Parts: sequence; C-alpha cells; structure tokens
Amino acid sequence: MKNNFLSEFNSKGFFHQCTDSEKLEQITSKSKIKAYIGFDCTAPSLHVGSLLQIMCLRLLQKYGHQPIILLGGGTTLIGDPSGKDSTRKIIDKKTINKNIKNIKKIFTKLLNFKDKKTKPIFVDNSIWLTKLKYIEFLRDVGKHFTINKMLSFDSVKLRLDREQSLSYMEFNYMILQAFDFYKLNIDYNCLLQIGGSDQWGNIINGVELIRKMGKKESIGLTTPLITLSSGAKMGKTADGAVWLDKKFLSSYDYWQFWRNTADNDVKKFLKLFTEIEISQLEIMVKDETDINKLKILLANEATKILHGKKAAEAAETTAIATFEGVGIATDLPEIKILESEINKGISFLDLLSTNNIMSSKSEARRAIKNKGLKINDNIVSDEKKIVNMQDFKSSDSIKISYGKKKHYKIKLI
RNA sequence: GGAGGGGUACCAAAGCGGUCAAAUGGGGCGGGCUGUAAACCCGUUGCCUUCGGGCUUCGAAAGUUCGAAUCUUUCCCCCUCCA
Repeated sequence: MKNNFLSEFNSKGFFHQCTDSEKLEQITSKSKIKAYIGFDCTAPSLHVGSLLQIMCLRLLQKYGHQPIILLGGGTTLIGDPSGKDSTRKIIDKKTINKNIKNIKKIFTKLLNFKDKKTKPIFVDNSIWLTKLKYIEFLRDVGKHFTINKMLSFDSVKLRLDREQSLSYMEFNYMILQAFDFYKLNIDYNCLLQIGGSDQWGNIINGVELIRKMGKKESIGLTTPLITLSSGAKMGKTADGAVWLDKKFLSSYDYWQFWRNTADNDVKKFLKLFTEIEISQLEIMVKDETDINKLKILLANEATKILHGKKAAEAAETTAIATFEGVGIATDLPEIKILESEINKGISFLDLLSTNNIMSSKSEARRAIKNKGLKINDNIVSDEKKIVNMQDFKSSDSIKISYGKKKHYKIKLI
C-alpha cells in the first residue's frame, strides 16, 4: 500500500484532518478519482497562501487523479467569513471575472495540462449559484441545515464571540459551498474536497449534504494552516502579499521570499513546497550543516516550480552578486532613466519617490537619516544629493539600495 | 421601533477646550549584532519644506469659540439589551 497518494500526502506534511482516511486510502489506491479545491477570486492573483493547495493538486496529478479547480465566481460574490474579522468589500461581477481569467493563467504554469486523464477541469460555480431559486433552494437544501449547528461553526462563532457583525449574506456562505460540493459530486462524480484547515466546517457540511441529498459517499480532506515560525500567516509580508503572478511579484522577489525563510521553517517548507523525493530530502537535510544552503535549495526548487528553471537560476546569480559581491546582478528590478535627465541632474529624493522606491519624500528623508539608502554601496548622507553623470562614471547603470534587501538598478537610456 | 454604549493613525487603545501630528503597546521600516535567520539593542513611523516653518488629519457635515480629537446640532455606521 506504499507509495500511493495518501501516504505521500501524509509524509509531506499535507495532512491535517480527513472525514474518512481509511476509505480514501482504499479508493485512491485502487482507482483514479476526481478531487476539487475551491479558490477565492477576490484578487487578480493567488498568493503563497494558496500554494499548499496547489501542491496538493500537483500531487493528485502525480498519482493519476484528476483535479477540479473551482474558481468561485459565485461564492466570491458573497465572501467566505472563515478566518476573517470583518465583512469584506463587495466585489462586482466584472472584477471577479477578470480575476478568474488571470488566476487560470497561473494554474496553467503550475499544473500539467498535457495528460488527458489528469488534465485539470476548471469550474465556475456562478453557473449554478446565480440561477438558484430562493424558495426551491430553501426547501431542497436549506432544510438539511440547522441554525443550531451553523452557529457552532468557527467561521460563525468566532465572529459572534468577538462581537463583530456577520451579515446574513455571509452566514449563507457555508451552505453555498456545501452545495458546490454536492453539485460537483453529481455532475462530475467528484469524490473528494480538499481545503485548508479553516475550510473544515465548510467541507463537512458538503459531505453531509451529499449524504442527505444523494445518499452518496464523499470525503473531505484538509491541510494544516501553515504559519511562519514568527506566527504570521503565510502569504503576506511587509511589502504585501507574495503573489504567484509575475506581474505582481517578480521571480527574483519570489526567490528572495523563500531565501528569507526563518531557520525553523526551512525543513518543513522543503517538504511542503518542493518536490524533492522525501527519502532523498531527509538525507540532504541531515548531511547539510549550513542552513543557508538549504534555504537556497528551497528558493531554487520553489521558484522552479512556479517560474521555471531559468528564472530560478537567474535569481540565484543575482542574489550572489548583490549579497556576496560576486558577478553581475542581472535580475534586479530595473528603472530606466533618460540620459538627458541625468545630464541635467536629478534630485535623489525625486528619483526615489517618482520611481516608487520610496512612497514619499518624507520617508526617503527618514531613510537617509537612518543610513538606509545607498548608491553603489555607498551610504547617501545628504538628503539634497543630486544624481548626475558623475555617479554613473563609466557604467550605464547604478545600483540603489534601500536597506539590505531592496536593490534597484537605475539604467540610462 | 425603544434604551444604552461606541466610531481616534496599519491594528489595539489613551486623550475629553490650548502645552495634540495626538500617550502607550503591537506591527512596519531603517541601523547595530549576525548567516540575506531568530533573539536582543538603538532609531524611526501623516505630507511638503529653502529646515524658519507650512499644509492636511481623530466617522461625515454644519456650528459655538481667539482656539476643537475634545462642546452643540444633524446625519451615517457598529455593538449590547428590549420589542
């Protein structure tokens, strides 16, 4: 029974809870199934917070199972209250559709679309949710839910306990998600729903609904909530979310995100977010005494999965160049400036603020006061500094650094 | 619908006529130490500035006052209890 989907799922650290892991083990080792994961379409891109779910989909494919990706055009209209403090802004249909389009593109990079048997199926639940008839829905589906029970779910309970309002609209979210699972079970023969541990309530509602309405079997499976050792939720950093879309976060910055993993998280992340064979990985971890090497390994492997091998290599060379001073940094974010402007001389503060290196001149002034800004590794101490041709000397570009980790290449054109 | 409590910066929370660009804590950012880590220490945390200052902020609008986050009125929103 070794070497099947669930055992690797387990050994990689993906497993949190399952409604019936014995049955899942049985079924997945004997036959190929369809499994679904729903993704939120609030933003135009997914971020690292969804990556674990995507790794699950890859694993499904590896063992010949077929993933269904539910892009919740319908449920996003409502907004999942799980794990949220407050009602989020209502997003219009147009934006959601745009987001769905963009998110689909991300999946085409991360999943295998060549094999017909495991090719991911995209589904948008707005197709059925927007057509629901209220009274019919209440009678057919709503009767299977008791308020008593709904109130006991964390997504609802926590809100109420904290005295934060929960609208009736959001309160219905779990029913809709349960209905999604039911629908996919009927229409696509989808047997399994996977989700983060915060989705447990929503998932078991679906499993129960399927049993009550169709007397069929279905299974729910959740992954643990991945937090950084600092306690923060995965996905957000100081500069905002760690996006999976290159347009929002460059492959270099993505690589840096992994490179900056806390010591305590490295081994865990290597298991979760790379596809190095577990047995092999364990040997590597054991033999490697330099934890920074492991961080680089993590960064390379994780970047490879999303942006490809070349991007990972480019990011690594650039990192070596900027942090160890060896070679040339090719992959730094580049800002182009007209040569004529530099000839005239441009104030450093303007250069920083107009190119979004700093969000305001006040912030730039502060940074200068705190010795946080450098041109070609020399600290800038005069806030009135004018950048001109002298700074460029023989080269056509200079490096501006803000702090130790943010570097920009200013290039003449 | 009725009664009460409340809305202050990224978040939490003080301030309740001038000394308030607003205490304190968390978070963020920068520096130091180091390993692009953690912990710790220091600085900083509205915008613009010719560094003298200037400008815009305490749910929204109007008003009282020499002067308002602080007082008054109206409106909006949230919470608790009652119906």
